[in-house]
Amino acid sequence: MKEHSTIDDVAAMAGVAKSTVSRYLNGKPVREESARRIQQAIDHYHYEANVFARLSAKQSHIIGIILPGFDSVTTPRVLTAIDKYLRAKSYTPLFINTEADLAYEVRSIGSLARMNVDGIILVATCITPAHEKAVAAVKTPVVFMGQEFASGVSILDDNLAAGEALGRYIAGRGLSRVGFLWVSEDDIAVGQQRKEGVLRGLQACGVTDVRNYLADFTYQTALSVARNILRDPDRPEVLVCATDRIAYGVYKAARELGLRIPQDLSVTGFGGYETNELLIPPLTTIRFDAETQAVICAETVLKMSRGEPVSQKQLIGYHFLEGGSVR
Amino acid sequence: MKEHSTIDDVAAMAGVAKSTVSRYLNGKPVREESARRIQQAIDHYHYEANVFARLSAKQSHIIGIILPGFDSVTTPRVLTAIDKYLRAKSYTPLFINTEADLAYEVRSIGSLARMNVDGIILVATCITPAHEKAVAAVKTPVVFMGQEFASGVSILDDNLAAGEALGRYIAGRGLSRVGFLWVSEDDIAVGQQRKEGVLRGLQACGVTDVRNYLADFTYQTALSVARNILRDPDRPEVLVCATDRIAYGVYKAARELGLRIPQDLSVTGFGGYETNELLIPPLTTIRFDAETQAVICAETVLKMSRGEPVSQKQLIGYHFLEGGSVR
DNA sequence: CTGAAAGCGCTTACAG
DNA sequence: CTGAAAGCGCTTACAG
Repeated sequence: MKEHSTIDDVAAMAGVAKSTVSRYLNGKPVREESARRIQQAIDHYHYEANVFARLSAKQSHIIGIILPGFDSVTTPRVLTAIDKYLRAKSYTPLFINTEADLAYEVRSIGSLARMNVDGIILVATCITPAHEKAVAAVKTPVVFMGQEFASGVSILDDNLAAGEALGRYIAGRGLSRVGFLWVSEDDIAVGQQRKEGVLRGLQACGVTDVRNYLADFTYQTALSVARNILRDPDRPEVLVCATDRIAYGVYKAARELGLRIPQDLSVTGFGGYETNELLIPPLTTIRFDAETQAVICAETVLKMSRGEPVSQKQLIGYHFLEGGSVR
Repeated sequence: MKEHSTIDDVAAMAGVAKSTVSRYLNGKPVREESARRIQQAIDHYHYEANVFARLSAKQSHIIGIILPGFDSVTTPRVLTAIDKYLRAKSYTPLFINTEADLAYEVRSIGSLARMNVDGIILVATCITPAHEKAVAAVKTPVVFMGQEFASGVSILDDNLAAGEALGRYIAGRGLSRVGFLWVSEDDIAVGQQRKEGVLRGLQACGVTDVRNYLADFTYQTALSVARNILRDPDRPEVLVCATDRIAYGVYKAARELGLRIPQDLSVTGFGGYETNELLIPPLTTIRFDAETQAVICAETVLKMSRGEPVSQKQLIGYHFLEGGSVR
């Protein structure tokens, strides 16, 4: 005896051809009497179709999601939201973790296309010409999340607007000596646009004394860079950090050196992590709505798979969260 | 022209049968000359096999991972480690997110088996009779992670030993009025065994004044329960929390009420989250090695899929992290 | 509305 | 070592 029942078992029990069962499963018209018998057989066998056996189907009902890692503050929220949305539409999500390996990311586009997925969501950190080539080479729709994809569809945080709001706020508090604790410009969305936004906001209010410090996305690097910055008596009045995590490094370094936030040093972040409320004082930061972004990505990729028109570029709004970390 | 090259294209170009290509791909003996020509064709087409087309293969080289959600402190670390291990062995991980829906969890065991996966790792929160039935009904090996599975293979934290160590430490600091801020006993590993361990440690040192308070895994609940506890002047000297997140709630409530940690109140956690170093004072807690657990799970399920013998139960060690939250 | 047949891309005995 | 054929579980034109 086979371990699992197949469409043949159901067909045999219902007394119809398996093609009829297939039609029934896919919501195509079937005589009422057949439907009844098929459903009976399905119930009897606890039958459920093997999603991966639809090799010759036009639609696989599978969406591939390429991500640079599971380990970040927003990724789990994004994945949860995408997963939920897709399952509600009876699509199966297929996650590919690239561990931020760009070459693997590019290859995954091809692999997923070959697996006949109906669409791909790529959570991007950096879009290279190789990405563009890979996307152009497949007919599978691809949406980029988090970074702008010039020759295709992308859904991203409105970093420019959010940064500008933050820049105006900082200037509005009378702070004029500003330090940017930022990530590399390789990251367009965060490394360039987010910073550009803050700069615009500052400049609009006449603040031009700006210094730049390079960090990366890790807490450790932020901590050690912050230590150096803060030891300098001529340090900036406010450290604008590219992410909350970087701001955490500043908090720690400030504490080590006996500097009080915000009296001796102001700090801001980007992220709006839940853990912020544990900080003393709470961090002033910008929060992007990851869930909305995720849902829009999923929605958009499904639309594309049906050939419906979609916007080239969609921007997700932000929330300004005023903590107590700016004097 | 087809969009993707298939095994037929490669076979044609190499001038061999596709069965020969298949053998080559699967590392079975092939004449050197054939191998050379096949590899050439593969390179030419950038061919890569479609993992999901191996419907009639004995081994699919796919491992299913059933998890209750992406959103927890340890899950991303666990997923990253499993993913990495499996890919290194050229297995494809297939993640099923159940959002803690036990019925869906049970059904997923069947779905994955039907998809012909070589093994299943189930990140468990609660094992029901339905789980046991589902596992018994499939020949696919299943390992449970995080909860003990009496009738099968499980890999879990050594909560009993870790709890005991913490209990002895607390008693050793001279604290005698203890409060447990815990989660429901529905969770055997955390709700029962972890607490049992602490109790043993305390009792071994003569501490018996113990009160119990019920919370859950969320920060919000912990916060509101902690507020009530701490308002009582007759409150415990130390709050032993089932997780770090719960301890965070206590920190917050203590701050609101003007209680100093550890002078006015001692607190401990379980978890060893990275964010702990931001707390003032750092939290005294127990850390389990999620990466080790993940790797052992993956290793074990692969062994089982090869029919090799494995232990029924494997316990992961712990690290005691002394912070400054115990007087 | 339905069945027989061919096909999706791969693997697996079975001869040779 | 290799090829022709059958098969995995499903879907899809194509007749009827």
